[in-house]
Order: sequence, then structure tokens, then C-alpha cells
Amino acid sequence: MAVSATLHDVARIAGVSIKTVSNVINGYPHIRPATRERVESAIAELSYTPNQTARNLRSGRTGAITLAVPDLSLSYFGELAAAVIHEAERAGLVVLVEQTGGDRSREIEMLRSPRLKLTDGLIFSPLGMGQDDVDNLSVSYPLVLLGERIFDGPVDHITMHNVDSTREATEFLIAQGRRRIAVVGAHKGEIVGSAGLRLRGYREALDAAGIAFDDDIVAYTTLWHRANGARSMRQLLADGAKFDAVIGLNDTLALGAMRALQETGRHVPDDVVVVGYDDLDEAQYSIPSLTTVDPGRDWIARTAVTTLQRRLNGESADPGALRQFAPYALRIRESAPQKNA
Amino acid sequence: MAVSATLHDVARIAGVSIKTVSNVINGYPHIRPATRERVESAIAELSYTPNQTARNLRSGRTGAITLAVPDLSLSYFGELAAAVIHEAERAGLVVLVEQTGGDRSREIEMLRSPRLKLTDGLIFSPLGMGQDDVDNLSVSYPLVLLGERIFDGPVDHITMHNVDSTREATEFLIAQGRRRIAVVGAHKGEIVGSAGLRLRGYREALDAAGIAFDDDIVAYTTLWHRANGARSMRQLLADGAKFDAVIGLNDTLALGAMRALQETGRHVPDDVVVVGYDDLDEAQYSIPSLTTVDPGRDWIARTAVTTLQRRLNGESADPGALRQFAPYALRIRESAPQKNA
DNA sequence: GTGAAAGCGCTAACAA
DNA sequence: TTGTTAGCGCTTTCAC
Repeated sequence: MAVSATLHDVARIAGVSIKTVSNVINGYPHIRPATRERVESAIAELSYTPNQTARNLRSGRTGAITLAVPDLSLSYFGELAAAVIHEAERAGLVVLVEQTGGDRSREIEMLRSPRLKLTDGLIFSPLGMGQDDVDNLSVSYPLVLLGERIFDGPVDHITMHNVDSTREATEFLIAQGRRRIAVVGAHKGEIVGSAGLRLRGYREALDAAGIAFDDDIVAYTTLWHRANGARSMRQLLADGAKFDAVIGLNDTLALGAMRALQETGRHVPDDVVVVGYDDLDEAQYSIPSLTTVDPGRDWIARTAVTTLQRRLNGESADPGALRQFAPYALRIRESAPQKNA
Repeated sequence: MAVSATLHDVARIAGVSIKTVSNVINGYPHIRPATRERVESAIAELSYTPNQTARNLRSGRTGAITLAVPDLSLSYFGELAAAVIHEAERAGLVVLVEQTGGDRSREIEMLRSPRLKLTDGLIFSPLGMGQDDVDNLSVSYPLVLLGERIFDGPVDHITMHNVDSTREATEFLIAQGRRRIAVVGAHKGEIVGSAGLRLRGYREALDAAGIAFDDDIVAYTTLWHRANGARSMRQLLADGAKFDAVIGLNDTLALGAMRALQETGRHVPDDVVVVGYDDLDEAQYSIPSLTTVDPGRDWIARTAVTTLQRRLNGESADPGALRQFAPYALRIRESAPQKNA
């Protein structure tokens, strides 16, 4: 990181060879105490620290991994990154963070970027790429894929029970007597992807309950942030849509929608109940607090790091175990409370 | 990042020397077209990419910087990191993110960590270290300090107008006719640090308006997150404190406090007005939206990166210009609206 | 316009 | 127990 002493400088001062210095630094046990002491005082005198880059070149490893997410200012990815960095630190790895903006071409470019060469492997959470781009995942470095944009790729993949969990959340609303359940954040025509899968879970629950799907209470919006949640909800209200419940396909959408509901005088949960998806920290402290799906973010972070590390250590994937699903749970709070029987 | 072709492999296939290959890669202009073509097809054939680590060793630079923050799951730091990474990318740098947890000893340890050797410089936002730890900032690599924990250190320092901006926010409340302004998030006995400085701005505004400071409406809490904002507010209410306004020393505290107010039936802004500090994305979409101080986060990120880069390029600091203040602005929203005259 | 060779700082065979 | 030496893959004088 700066002009500093080298192994040779230390060796010269201590009157030994660089090998001996190297041995001392790397904790090689069989060194005469007197020698060790001389080396250590030389190290202290020069305040020598090993050049990490040279070590990397020698060892072929950097001890760093890359995490690529759409944007850290999106709460979900901020919390995911926090968890990944935390887990990586426990594994002795540091994390370089890239932001793709969720843009397909930037994601593809990122996969081939020479900048990745700075790290040993990649944890990648795409948002713009789709099934057609699966070939781009055939890269020459260890890669762990997160999310639901691409399936059956040639890489380890950690994903959520999107369909099951959203079905369960919808069933919960139906069990509370709700029949007109609006959706905020759907993506037109999407089959895979978080939006498509969660919408499928929603529809499966409706079907099972014999409730007709009504496209008039489904709001479509691309980027999942608060502003779009609020805008979509205002649009639904302006269109005169009638509903007694809302599912935001993520928490920020739900929070934005809740805000729009309340600014037009609707009461949550008395008039409309609202559920989200992600269990952000914020979901506990919104007003009202948000009923939501906890998608197992910490589990995902931990599994991503340990899986990547296994590949870094050369373990090849068990072909049957490439895909791993995070455990989920419905967190029932005030915005869609459990009715007392 | 993986076993891959080297310059020598390419040179052999192309029938040239490695120097020529290197020239082609680095865009050296004077190469015979035929030669260039042979080299390029050899590169393509082997799908060769340069080994970044070797380049780093040679050049003494990595093209990466470290950003150390308390925790990315704290919205402020998530948004700050997003801005820093964005600016760094524009400057051709990648960013390694470390989380210190805001813990003093981990912060100090981080400054000396050999892991930093992987990058060229550090942007450091401490939370636990204080003025007494200033000596730890005398490091051998380029360092840019963010925040208000340490002043007059030997390094570039980017900070906020904490006192002025909070005074202005408080004056705004006073101008709206508020006299009993509670504070959430104060730190007992703190002089420097965000909490101490912001509280000082608050007191200056009170003094100027001839309003007595009342410790009974100041809630002390260490970690600035939603839960503590809510807890502090509940405590104030339980203690029977009387107030007509609340200043949260950051947005998450203010949002938590607002939540606690509303769950006990208080209306914001009719009964109590609330202002925060940070202008998180969320502040625009809370219910009601939050009046807050925009501390110039993007400016901070941009200035941090450009300042660090200047040091990386060997420019020494102008001693008088080590300290830079971000421009701030009060964002007036629904939680503490501007009264119409 | 292209090649040969030194060396960035370190690790790890292999010797002594 | 310690020293010598050969690279890791690249950039960069300095020749030709």
C-alpha cells in the first residue's frame, strides 16, 4: 500500500537469509529462538509488513471475493451485502462489491471484466439477465449465483422458495377472509424471476381457493423501490380498483403502497391489509409494522460464502446439489394481523 | 482467477515475443498490422486475459480501494457505500468493503490489518474511535477520513456541518411555534461525534431563542437504529415528558420515534412534529414523509474518492485544505411542514 | 517494429 | 535449522 521494506531489507538487517525471515513470518516452528528474535526486531525496526500482492501472485489466490449486486442503496441488497461480508470475514475472506444497476448488459460485461481478476471468485445477484443469457455463466472462475433470474445454469445456485412462500402468504390473507387481493410490482409476462414466481404463488393460492384472478388489481412496475410502490398504488386507486388486501412483491413496494393508501385516508389494516416480502429491518418499524415473508437472507449469505469457498478449495460440485433453497417464514405483524378466532 | 493462458502462451502461438504481445494488449501504437492481427487471434484462441495480480505486483498499484464503514445494513451506510462505489467506478477503481461494527478496537485493528494491503488506499468512517485514538491514523497508506469522531488528524478529512445544520433545523421548528423540542439519540457527555455536535447545534438554537434546555426531553441511546428510536420515544412517553416536536439525530431514530408516537395515538404532525437527519431514500416514503437534513451524501462520496485518488497519484495535501465540509440542506416534508403564513 | 532480460516481493523446492 | 534459487506473470528499459 506504500513504499515499504521488503523481505530482503529485513534479512539484511537481521543478518539472515530471506527464507528465514519468511519462515518467521509464516510461523514455521523450527527456528532457533535467538534467530527468531533478531528477525522480529528487524521487522519491528523497519515496521515491515508483507506485500500482499506478491503473495497473491505467488499463491495464485487473493483471499478476496467479489459480490455483485444491483445497488447497495436498495435495502434488500444492503442487508444482503452486510450479511455476505460478515460471513466472508468469518471465512477469512474480504469482499469487493460491484454494483450493476440491475442492467443486463452491465451484468454480462461484469462477468467478463478483467477487474474480477483481482478476486478469487464471484457471488452474483443478477436482475437484468435472463434465461437466454445462461451461456454467459460459463466462466473460468468459481461463481455462485443468487436469485431467480436464471435456472439450470452450469453453476452453483442459491435461490428462494418464491412460489411456495408467496402462496403461503396469500393463503394467509385468504384465511383472514380477504378475497380481493391486489398485487404491486408484477412484471408483465415474466415467468422466471422473482416477480413472475411470486405472482405464480399468488395465483396458485387464488386457484386453490376458487378465487378468480383479476388483472385489474395487479399493478405492473419494473424497479422495486418505494417510489414505484407508492405510484402503483396511487394508480390502482385512481383507476377505481376495489381490493381489501395488497401484496407487495417486496417490502419497499409494500411500504410505498402503504404510504399511498394512508395518504388517501385508507386505514391499514382496518380497511386494507398489506403484506410484503423480504423482512427488511425496516419492516419491524414501519407504521404499522409490516407483515412479510422472511426469505432467509442470512442463510443465503452463509450458504453463498461456504459454497463459493468449497469451489475455491477445488471441490467440484455434486451435480445433483447445485441448486439450494433457502428456508423461509411468514412474519405476521400489524399490517396484516392474525385474526383471533 | 483460474488456470489460464499467459503472455508466454500467446507469444508462442503468435510466434512473437512476449513484449510484442504486451504491446498489443496495452495499446502501443507502433505495431505492424499483420503482427497485431496474429497476436490478437492468438489471444482469442486462448481466450487470454491478463493476470491482474501480476500487473499489480509490477505496477505497485491494485486499482482497488477499501471502504470501511460500521455496517451496510444501516441505511445511511448502505446509501453512502452505494455512492462511493459509484464514484469509484467512474474513477476506474473498485471498492472492497469492510464492516467494523462501529467497534473501537476493531476499527483500530482494521487500520493495521494486512488485508488492507490488497488495496491502494482507504476511505474510513469510524464510529467507535475518538480523539484519543488520533495517532492510529498515522498510517503509511493514503487515507481519507469521514465523519466527526476525530479532528485535526494527520489526514484528509471530510465532514458535515453538523452544528450549523442542526441549529438550522431547530430554528425551523422554533419558527413554526414549537417550544418543547425533544431529542432522540443523544450520547451522554459527548462533545465531538455526530451526536455531540448535533446536540450542540440544537442547544445553540434554543439559546438564541431564549428557550431553556431541558434534559428531561432528551433521550440518550447509543446505536442509531429504528428500534432504539422507538424505544427511546416510548421511554420519554412513559416518563410523562411533554413536548410538541422531536428531533431524531438521524432518520432511522426519527422514524422509530415516529412509529412509537403513532402507536400511542399521537398524530404526526398535528400533535407532534418530527425531523430527522440524513435524508435517506426512505424519508420520502415514510408515513408521513420525513422532514430531514440532507447532509450532502453524494458530495461526500464524490469528494472522498477524488481526494483519495489525488493522494494515490502522489499529490501531497495542502495542509490548509485537509478538512472539507459537505454542503447541507433542510428538506421540508410532511412530518414537520412549513406553516403557511 | 520487435526481442532479450531484469526484476516487482514473495514462497517453496532443494541443498547444505 | 538455515541458505540458495527458481519462478508466479507481467512491464519495462535497452538493444537490435
